[in-house]
Amino acid sequence: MIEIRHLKSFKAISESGKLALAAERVHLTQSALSHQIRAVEEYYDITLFQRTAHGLRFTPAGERLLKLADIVLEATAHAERDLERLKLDQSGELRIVLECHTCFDWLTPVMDLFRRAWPEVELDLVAGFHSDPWNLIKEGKADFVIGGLPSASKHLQHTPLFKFEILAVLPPDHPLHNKPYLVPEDFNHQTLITYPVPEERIDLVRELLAPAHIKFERRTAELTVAIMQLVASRRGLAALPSWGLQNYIEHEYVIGKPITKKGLWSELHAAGKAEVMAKPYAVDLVRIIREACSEKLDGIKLI
Amino acid sequence: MIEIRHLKSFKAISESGKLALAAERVHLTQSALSHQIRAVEEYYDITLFQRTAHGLRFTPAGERLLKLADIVLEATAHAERDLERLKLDQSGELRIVLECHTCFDWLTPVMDLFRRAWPEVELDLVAGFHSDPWNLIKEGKADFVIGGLPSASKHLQHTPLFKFEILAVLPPDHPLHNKPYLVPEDFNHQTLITYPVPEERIDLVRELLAPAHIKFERRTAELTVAIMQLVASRRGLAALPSWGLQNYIEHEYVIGKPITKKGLWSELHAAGKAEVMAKPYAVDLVRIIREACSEKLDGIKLI
DNA sequence: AATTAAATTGAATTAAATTCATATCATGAT
DNA sequence: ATCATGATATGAATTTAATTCAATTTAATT
Repeated sequence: MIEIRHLKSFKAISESGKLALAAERVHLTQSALSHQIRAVEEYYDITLFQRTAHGLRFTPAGERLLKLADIVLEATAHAERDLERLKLDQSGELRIVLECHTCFDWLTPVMDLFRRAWPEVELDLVAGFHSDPWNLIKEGKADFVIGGLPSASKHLQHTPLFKFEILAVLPPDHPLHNKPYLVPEDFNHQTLITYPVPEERIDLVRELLAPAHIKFERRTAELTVAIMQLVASRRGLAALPSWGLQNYIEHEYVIGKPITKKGLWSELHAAGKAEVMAKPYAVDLVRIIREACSEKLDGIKLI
Repeated sequence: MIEIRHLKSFKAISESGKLALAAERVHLTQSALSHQIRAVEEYYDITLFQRTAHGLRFTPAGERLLKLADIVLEATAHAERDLERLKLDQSGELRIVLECHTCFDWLTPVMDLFRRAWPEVELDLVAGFHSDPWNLIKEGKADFVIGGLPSASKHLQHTPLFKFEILAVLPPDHPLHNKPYLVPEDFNHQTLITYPVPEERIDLVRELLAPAHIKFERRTAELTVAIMQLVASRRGLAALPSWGLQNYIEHEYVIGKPITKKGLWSELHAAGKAEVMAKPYAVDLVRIIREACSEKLDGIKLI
């Protein structure tokens, strides 16, 4: 079969007219080229060159393959340039910050999937708790925030991930365990157990308790399992995304109740600088998160 | 370097999604394909496929090469079809007839040149003398006539070759040897030595002697060298194309004189059926005749 | 936990391309 | 005519590359 290497040889022959010169240009010996073109002639059983005393002249068939060479070599060079560009897109760094502590639950398997698809992208989790995770991007310490809708003043590009319901978490024998849903007043003078974040970042407080001027105590814990222990031992109530509770509810360690009749819903978004969010691997990370979460987490809605 | 064979493999992979299936389609083992695509990935240092449990998925870079494959394979297939067509044009048969006996002088080297350029074309000379050579084409016994302008009634396509001068041939000591040129009356009651063809095909007779009602004897000989011998031994005069005489004149065996003040000129044409004359090798034969003759024959003019 | 259906790997093999040394061929000069 | 020159062709030896073979690995499914 004809190969690109032959086409390159043809081009070189046409440009130099002589086998020996052409051979140099394609880093072969004159003999190699002679063998090579002869092999093509034999393959197609057609004369491609007229051998003269001054070098080679293309026959019409040779000219035809030369035309093919022009097309193919041009297309190949173009593809190779594109490949170089794609190589840049294929590698990079993505330092992820989570606004939402519970998200660790699903992020680990998602990161595994991502790493398999994008082995050249270095994926890191920025450790620790930050009062304003989006600011880490401005400071150059992170690239990709998973959390609520960032305020417009951050000038970050964001993509919605999904909606999820926040359930109140009560010990199974709590006095309110028969109510179909809780209302803000049910939290009056209760202890609220939360992750250690500012009050305004807790949806329940911001959306319901603060507007209704409900008074409550706060106690914090860093890990979901610690919060569960505190709730189960009746030290207070919590409000967590439904998916984070499932395991505990199934084992009747705690119970979950909707908050307000229509439930308390929150949204998760991915945010980052526009140029980062445009990277194909960032776009793909968003896709992977949405796909994996909608499959594995109960009770969420893609947005 | 990437080669067409790789592009074919990519195409097969994209169409079957699985290495093992694709391997069959390109007549390789699954392992060979695995090695092959890996080599391309390493050459460009970029991941082309995402390996999943169900087969291979193209990465954007892989997709790009797939697009290249479409272009290249399409162009290659097209070129190969054209090559098949050209192969038909490249081979054929050309049975040549000469109206003009002297033309043998230059035809042999021309045929050598032609055979080198068109090895697939079978070149034959139709032997014998024919009163109407163009008719041989109609009868399917010849393809290509070299001679004067064929009459329009033959419905043949013709291409002009060149003009040449017909010189009178005299023995060196002939009484007329001092005249700068001969006139028709000089042939009165002389013996004219010619090839064995009808009178109306002899330019001198048709153009000059018959119109002037000159009386002359005729004697024929088949070979140019025989005519020369007869002239040299004073058995008569001849009239031949200048190029045919050169050797004899140089050796002072005979002398050549223009006929009439402006000379007697004749033309040579190639004629054949339109479809034969259109064949690339027929076109090229015309070119070779014109080039070779204008270089080697003195005193002719291309037309 | 075992099975299956894929791809990968590395060594061995086979095939193909390339080189080396030399031959051939056509042309132009002596 | 013969010789030198500048070109391509040829064939055997070599080198390089592609392919196979025989395990391995991997991940999903039963």
